[in-house]
Amino acid sequence: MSLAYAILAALADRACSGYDLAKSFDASLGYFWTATHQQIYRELAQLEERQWIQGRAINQTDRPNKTLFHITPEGTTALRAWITQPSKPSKVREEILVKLFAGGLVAPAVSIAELQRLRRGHHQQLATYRRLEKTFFADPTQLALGERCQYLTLRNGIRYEQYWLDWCDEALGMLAEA
Amino acid sequence: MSLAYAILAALADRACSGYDLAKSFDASLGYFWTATHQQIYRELAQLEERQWIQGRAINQTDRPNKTLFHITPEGTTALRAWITQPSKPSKVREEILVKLFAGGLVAPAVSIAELQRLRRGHHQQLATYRRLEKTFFADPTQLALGERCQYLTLRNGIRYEQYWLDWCDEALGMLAEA
DNA sequence: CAGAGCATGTAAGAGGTTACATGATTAC
DNA sequence: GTAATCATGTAACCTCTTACATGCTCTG
Repeated sequence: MSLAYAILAALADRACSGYDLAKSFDASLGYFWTATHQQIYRELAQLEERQWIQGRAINQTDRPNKTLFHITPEGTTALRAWITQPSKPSKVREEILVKLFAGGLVAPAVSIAELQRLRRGHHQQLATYRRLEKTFFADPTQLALGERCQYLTLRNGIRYEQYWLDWCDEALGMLAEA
Repeated sequence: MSLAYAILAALADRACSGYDLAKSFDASLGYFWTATHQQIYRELAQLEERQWIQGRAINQTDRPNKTLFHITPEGTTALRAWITQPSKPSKVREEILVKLFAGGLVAPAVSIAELQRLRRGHHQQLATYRRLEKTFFADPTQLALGERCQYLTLRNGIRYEQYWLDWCDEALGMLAEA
């Protein structure tokens, strides 16, 4: 059900085709909610049936035609109602921590190599986020409410990557001793 | 498939009944991998069929009987092989960030109240982790490899809660201005 | 002319959630 | 006697992932 609202949140920002949404879920929104294009197209069909969104066919000559989806007033109302409800605490699912939990079964070098891989990934993602911050949010004090909220989601991403980097360093330090 | 390995990781630590595992997935392991008791019992049946674990019936007079599951040598081998494989990057799913992303649609007070609720939750969880750290890992330099790895998963939890707390404070500060 | 990007789907299967169900013992 | 804890399951449903499928245009 949350995917429906994630799509509504994206469409509240701007009208999108299914393809556009799939790209959004590979970037921006996708930094904290993932979805494949198959999920998206299925959900779009259901949302349109419920009249929370409306599709408009766009004919294009240079590219394949597409359907642009707009959020309807009913959709906006539903999205507002959802936002106002208290959220359930999110469920963490970290495969790497399950592996580390049983790390006593393998040579430390195995865990160390994995932590280094992990560190590289988070380092890269942090660089991406910092670039986005510089480009789109150079002066955070000047942002309107909506932009400010979106900026805060980016700030969350930055802190998230930093937390992983710091932990990787701590873990690598502690495993190096063994 | 990962749930199977999470269960193996728990059983590698000590033999458990389904009920014990369900409790583990509410604590320790559950801090980074969640599962309901229904998932656990289903998976246990499959793991036993594959001979990665073995159940032993324990008759009890004061309580209902139970089945204690032990990991088999084949199970340990499979777990080791899984740990050695590189992990896929984990997928973040943060409902609260989706809501904040569309936070421009509601009054700031709505987002602020939600962030305060969130802050309280993470504050509490951090306190729980700190208590565990004091109780079970008073002297981290003395830990054997296996314990050291488990300690690092707890350290991850502590840093995770701290990251959320810090971000909540930043977000609350930025929304207070609006 | 090959590959990347645009654009949209179907289908099968794996994994996860929620509700229903039972029945004993122990602690307040 | 009421609630909590121990202990284990079935069934239905929803969600998510993976694979397969098509066909056009633009760029190098």
